[in-house]
Amino acid sequence: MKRLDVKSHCPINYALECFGDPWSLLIVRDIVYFGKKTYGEFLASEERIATNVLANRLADLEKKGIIKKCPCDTDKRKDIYMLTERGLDLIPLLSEMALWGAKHDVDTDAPKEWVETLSRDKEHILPLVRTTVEKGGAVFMGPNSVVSKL
Amino acid sequence: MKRLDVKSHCPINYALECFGDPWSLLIVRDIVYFGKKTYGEFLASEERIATNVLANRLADLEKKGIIKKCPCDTDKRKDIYMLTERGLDLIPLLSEMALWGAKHDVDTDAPKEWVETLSRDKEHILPLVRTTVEKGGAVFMGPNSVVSKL
DNA sequence: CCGGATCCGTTTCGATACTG
DNA sequence: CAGTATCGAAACGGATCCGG
Repeated sequence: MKRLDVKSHCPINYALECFGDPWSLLIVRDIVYFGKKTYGEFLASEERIATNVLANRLADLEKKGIIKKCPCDTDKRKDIYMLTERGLDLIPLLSEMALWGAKHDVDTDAPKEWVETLSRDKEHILPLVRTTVEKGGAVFMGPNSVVSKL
Repeated sequence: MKRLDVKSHCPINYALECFGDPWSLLIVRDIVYFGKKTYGEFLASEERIATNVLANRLADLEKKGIIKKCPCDTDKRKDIYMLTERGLDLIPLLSEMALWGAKHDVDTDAPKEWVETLSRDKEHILPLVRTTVEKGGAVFMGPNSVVSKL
């Protein structure tokens, strides 16, 4: 994206450069909200990302230092993708996207309780999300999901 | 973007649907941070958006209820684009993008003072940004800029 | 002049098929 | 299962033209 090679002093530009495409944030979403970790799991998302596009975006995100790829220790064929520190720092941004969507998407079916809790108590919830995701958990899915602890 | 026509219960999807392209958020950024208001001002951005692309995105954003177009009262030839309530509600999201970028973009030149103040005191700054933008001001530019009031 | 609309060459993107 | 190759579709950039 050479568009933003021009330097400008607006601080949001770097985020735009990283996420001004439809797919990159989708992968981060899958990790944070649904605990997905492997190529195959990302591929199974509802949005039907194409195989080459997924491979591209995973490589991009890794190159940008947002995710890291580690060999899976239980299954040698698989790779595990996890958020780096830089990726974990995106959680507040994802949360604001979620709150905005929950408020303005007319036919949202976001869990009301989650949205209300999040907007009321960010200081408490965001660190909880972060530690959960760090350990391989997710917001909505799994036995250690954030929503199950509310 | 039919990709997200599939309904899913993840609350960030709507924001992704609205802003998963390189240009839409750029226009909102120009309004919030630089106080731009007219077609010509948006066109003059560093990123050199093409005329047809800009016209498309302005129409899209208006259709989504994020901006509204009003005739300019001082110059009958021009139109003024302003954020709607829905658009103003994007300010927290933009702020998180800014904070993330300021932290992780290696060669950012974001105003350090602004970033620190924002991260320390969101509860105070975000409403200030909102009222400023509502009145036609901006974060960085103009006599009533937010940074001039810190 | 300002705000677009239209056309067109080029690039990028993405769906599918295929491979190690 | 994790990707690559191919190829058609879509988006983009740039120039130009037009109405007010």
